[in-house]
Amino acid sequence: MELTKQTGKRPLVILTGPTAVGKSALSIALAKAIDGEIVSADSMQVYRHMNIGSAKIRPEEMAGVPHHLIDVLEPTEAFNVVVFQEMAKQALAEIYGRGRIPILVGGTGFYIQALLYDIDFTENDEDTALRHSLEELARREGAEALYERLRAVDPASCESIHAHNVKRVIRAIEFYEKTGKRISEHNKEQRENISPYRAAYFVLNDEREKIYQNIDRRVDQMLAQGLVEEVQALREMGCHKGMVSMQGLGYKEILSYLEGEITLEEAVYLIKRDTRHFAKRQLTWFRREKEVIWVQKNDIDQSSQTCLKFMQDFLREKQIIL
RNA sequence: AGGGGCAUAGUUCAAAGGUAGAACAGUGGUCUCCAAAACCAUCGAUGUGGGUUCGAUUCCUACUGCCCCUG
Repeated sequence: MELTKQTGKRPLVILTGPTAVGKSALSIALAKAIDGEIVSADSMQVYRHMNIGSAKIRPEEMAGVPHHLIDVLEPTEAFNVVVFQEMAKQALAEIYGRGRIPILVGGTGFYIQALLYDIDFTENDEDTALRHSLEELARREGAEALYERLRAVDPASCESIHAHNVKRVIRAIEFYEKTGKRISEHNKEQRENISPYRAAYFVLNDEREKIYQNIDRRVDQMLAQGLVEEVQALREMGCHKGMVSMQGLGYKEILSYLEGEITLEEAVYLIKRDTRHFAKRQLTWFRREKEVIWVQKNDIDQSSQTCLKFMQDFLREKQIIL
């Protein structure tokens, strides 16, 4: 315990969990309790004008708790883990400067990992020309041909990447071409990173069935709140399917509807289904992360009070907060 | 009530007198710059009772349920 304090690591509280489990509400209570500021780890809430579909917390719900990385990009701008990492580090520096505690809240496990273990992505910039030419190769000659190309330079990567997963095969080839190093080796190194933070990684969870019910209900609410109109407005702003922002759940499907490709009923079905799949994948991710602290929601008692107390006790006991 | 039709996986559909395929859902997993993305794996069914037959889930029959038409 003393040791962690002496290492001089800074505190970082993480609150995540599958979509629609109730992270936002709990995060506000937690921030108030420990005098924290919230940093969003969410790949869609960074975008302005995307409020309903991204289930973004409304200003009045923030209850005076400062939020970072929400509404900071236009939907036309690209966002990815590297941008996230930079912006999040910046936000943390500011929060520490104020002597407060950052609480990372959001459902994008990959982003959380990137920040928590300070994973190094900076060895090369993305090279869109190279990516496009590799995509072209996959289209013309097939995924297998692309895969063979990877095998030639980095056979170890072929062990862990499936041939059909063109996106990641491309990234692995790209990494080698740009750096002369194998991504399999790079990843192996990065996996050994020790977090520079004195962190508590809370994962809020609930019964699967309840999460799914929440998702269905929330999607219906989004429609009632005007999701279609929101997407229509984005469309009029020039947003289209190719954009990262328009790959968000609820956005791509409504866009298809507005373009006459599917009915509204089909769009709603797809949003619900794909959001369920997403929640499931999130859980798979968190299960695999080491050192996570599961916070089980239990609706028999007044859940948020119980969860809050559990987290506070944990933070004090482990001296994350002093 | 009378006539007709249909009963196959959670759902929508295949197939066949010799032990049933798929899609979607569900479940598990991968993930180190598109991650709300991309990808992999897997569970699971012939409504019930008789009969014909070497053998039926398939043919016959009764029952049950659902749908359509008539009244």
